[in-house]
Amino acid sequence: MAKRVPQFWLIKSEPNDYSIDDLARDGREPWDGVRNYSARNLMRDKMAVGDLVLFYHSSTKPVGVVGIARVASEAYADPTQFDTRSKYFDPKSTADKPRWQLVDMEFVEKLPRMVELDEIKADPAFDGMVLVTRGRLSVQPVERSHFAQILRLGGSKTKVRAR
DNA sequence: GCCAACGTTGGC
DNA sequence: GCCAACGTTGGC
Repeated sequence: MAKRVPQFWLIKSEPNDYSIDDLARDGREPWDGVRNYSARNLMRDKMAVGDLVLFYHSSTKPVGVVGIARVASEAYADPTQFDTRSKYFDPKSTADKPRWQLVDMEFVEKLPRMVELDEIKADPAFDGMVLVTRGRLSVQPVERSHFAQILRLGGSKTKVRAR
């Protein structure tokens, strides 16, 4: 089998809901509640264990990248879609044909310094980044160079694997 | 398969 | 709280 090139991602979370500190405490967390087909497809088809992920805080002040996570599992059915008491319950989803998939995320690092959206927008190094152009996706791909630049600005100690 | 209506996201 | 952008739904 051909060796896969590592890929890079960004996930959003409202810190009131689930923050980087929550992930630091939990260590590992099923990334449930994603109810957007393109986001699901990325998790199901494109992510692989070991891929690095930027952790972004949305709907807060200020917004921006606050940490690094790592994909820690293959995709599997999101259990919240079957839970009638969950706000993520989906009546159209069945055990045979689950509609929503997720992966587990594992804590890697909280950035020494948050990288704010303002900075990202202002820096030409980030031209073309999905976060800037089609910002609403809650799971999105990140180019290697953009990922590396975030790590630099955030003072990260995380090492990006060589190709 | 089009597209209008509607719902959600998320920055400001 | 506003509203623009965008995704989803459903009638035709």
